[in-house]
Formats: sequence, C-alpha cells, structure tokens
Amino acid sequence: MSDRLPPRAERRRRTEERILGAARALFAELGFERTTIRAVARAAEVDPALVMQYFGSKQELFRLAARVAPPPAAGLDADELVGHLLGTLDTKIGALSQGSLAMMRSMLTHPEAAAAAREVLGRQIDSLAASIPGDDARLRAALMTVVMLGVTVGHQLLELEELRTAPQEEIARLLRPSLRALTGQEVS
Amino acid sequence: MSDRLPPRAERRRRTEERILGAARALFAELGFERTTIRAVARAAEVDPALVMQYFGSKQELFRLAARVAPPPAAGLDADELVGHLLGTLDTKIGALSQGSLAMMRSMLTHPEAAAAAREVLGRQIDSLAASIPGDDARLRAALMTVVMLGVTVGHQLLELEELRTAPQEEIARLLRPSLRALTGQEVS
DNA sequence: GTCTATAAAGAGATAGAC
DNA sequence: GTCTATCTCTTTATAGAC
Repeated sequence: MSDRLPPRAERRRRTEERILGAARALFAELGFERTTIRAVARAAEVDPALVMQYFGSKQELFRLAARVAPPPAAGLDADELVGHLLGTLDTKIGALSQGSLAMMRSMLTHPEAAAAAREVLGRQIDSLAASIPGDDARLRAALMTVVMLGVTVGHQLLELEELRTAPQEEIARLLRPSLRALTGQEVS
Repeated sequence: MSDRLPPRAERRRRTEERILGAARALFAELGFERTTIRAVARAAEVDPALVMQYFGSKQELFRLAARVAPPPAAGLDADELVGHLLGTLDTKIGALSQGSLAMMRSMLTHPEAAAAAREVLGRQIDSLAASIPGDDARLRAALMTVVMLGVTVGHQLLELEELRTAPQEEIARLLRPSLRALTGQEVS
C-alpha cells in the first residue's frame, strides 16, 4: 500500500468506468439484445472475461449502464413547470445522458428496461401532478409526460429529419403553448 | 381441379393467414428479437419448418406481419385534422392494428422496423403539413405526429397506469387544445 | 407437401492456466 | 488479477426422409 494513488483500486475503478461508458454507448445505440459482451469489451479495450468478472452478467451490466438520474425536485407553478420540461429538451451537445438513452432504447422490448421506464415516468407524473390543480391532474401530468416522451423518441431515437434539423428553441417555442394547454391554465 | 373451393390453395391460404396472425401477436408483444419462429409455429399449431417453407426467413415473416395500413387521405382543415388524429386513439377494442403494434414495438431496436416507422411517420407528417399554413408547417406537423406517437407508446406499449385507466374520450378532451395549439390556429 | 434431424453460427457464462 | 480456451445453450436455416 503506497500512499500515492493506490494503483490497484484506482486502476480497477477506472477500468470499470471505461467498461460502463462503452456499455452505455452501445446499449443506447443498439439496445439490449443486439449489444454483446464481446462488443462492449472490444470498445472498452479489455478482455470479454473481465467484463463478466466485474459485472457478473449482461443483465447486471445493463442495470448499471441504464441507471438514470432522478428528476429534479418539484414545487413549481405551471409556468415554471413547462419551462423546466422544455429545458430538458437539451438537444444541444450531449443530448440526454447516455444512461437515459440506453434505458429508453430498450424500453419497448426488454422487460427490465420497461419496468425502469415506467418507474421513471411515474415519478415524473407524480412530480408534475403535484403542481397541477383539478381532479384530472394526474391524467394531465401523464399526457405532458408522454408528449415529452414522444418528442424525445422522435428526436433522439428515431432521428426524424424534421426534428433533427430544427433548432431546439424553435421546438420549444412551438411546444410551449401545447404543454401550457395541458396544464389547464388559460393562455396568459 | 374440382370446381368447389380447391382444398389445396384454400387450405394453404388459411394456414398462411393463421401463421401471420400468430406472428403479428407475438411480434407485437415481444418484439423482433425475443420472438422465435418456434413460438410462432407453436401458436399457429404448425411445424416450425412449415413457417420457414412458407415465408423463407424470420426477417421476411416480420416484414409481412408488421405491414401497416397507409394513413387515410388528407385535405382537411385544422379542426378536422385534430379530430381525425384524436379518432385514431382507438383505445376501444382492438386498439391499433396488430401490424402497427408489431412495427412500433420493434422500431427502437430493429433497423428494418425503424426504417418502416420513419416512413410511416414521414407520410403522416407530409399529410398533416399539407393542411397547416405557415413556414413552420412541417415542424408543427412533425410535433403533432410525435405527440400522438408518445401517447400511443405510453398507452399501448408501456401501458402507463394513468392512460390505461382513463376513458378514451377524456384523453381526447384534454389533448384537443394541445393539438390545436400546434396547428397554429387561435383557440376558437 | 409435411416433418425429422441436423447443420452452422453466435451468444453468455465458466474453469483453470499464467 | 487477467486472459485463454471451452462449455452449453439457443437460435435460424436446410437437407432429405416419408
């Protein structure tokens, strides 16, 4: 145990992180089924057996790679709400986190990804519903959530030409009144 | 060649149709990768080799099973447009055609399904854009399309609780102003 | 025409050498 | 600790018996 950076643990941590990064990228691009342990290992420049050694199974590797950050806190009014949702359209550089993309890519075909998606979307619905008045707040919140889901799927995963080439602000500008309508507020 | 229903051709046609039906159901539920020729054959009560004999490959079977009806013609005003879109929310009985569901289930993970989805959505965008005025008609049409996509994915494929339990008319009622806003019309 | 048997390929996972 | 080699399983697809 030298008291410089301990090469053992530190190197291991970095290798794990490199593998996870490669896994995120491949899962996000290809989905669970078409991504192989071998391909992840190749991309991370390690031996396939090492991936298994570190993560135990492909399933577990996916579980860690597709982990998604919890949505930011709630307690906003309707205007702030819409602004925040539109802000998540960070088409800009890194787009969505690779982890979220990995989860979304497989959410229609992989049971565990589907469960994760339902949970994340459910939390977003809870969060939005808390800021919307009325009996139908939950349904409105669910619709706002799937509207954003549709835009994200169309843009990031299907890469529809019309959305890919439009500036983010333009999309946000057109979407804002549409989301506002779902909050049940009158047009201000 | 008797001149009653020729048993040969007719029986073959029916068997093909039974296989296609089973394939649609399984592809719609599980997606391309997790659906096996064996499972399709079992569901259709035929021999796996027969499926291959009739359709040549799993790819070709999917191509036929995931064929989707072309969208109905255009030429409507904005109001009719929104009404028509909301009408396609046929949550009622058969939901969407099994073929469309099969295509959508795999659109994020199967290259051919993705291409088919882009084509179908592209045609819908064309159709909608023709009825919307303004320079940004195509972007507006694309947003309307992905909004409906998000609702359908959330409802039919992810089966989000809030959408599953809501009556179709309620969803349509809340969604209408939101879609209207995307057409660029003033609220009437 | 229909099915049995099998070929061929690719995957995840594991045991043991170094 | 890392990798070589392999095991085992499952799949699509095919060839040939009946």
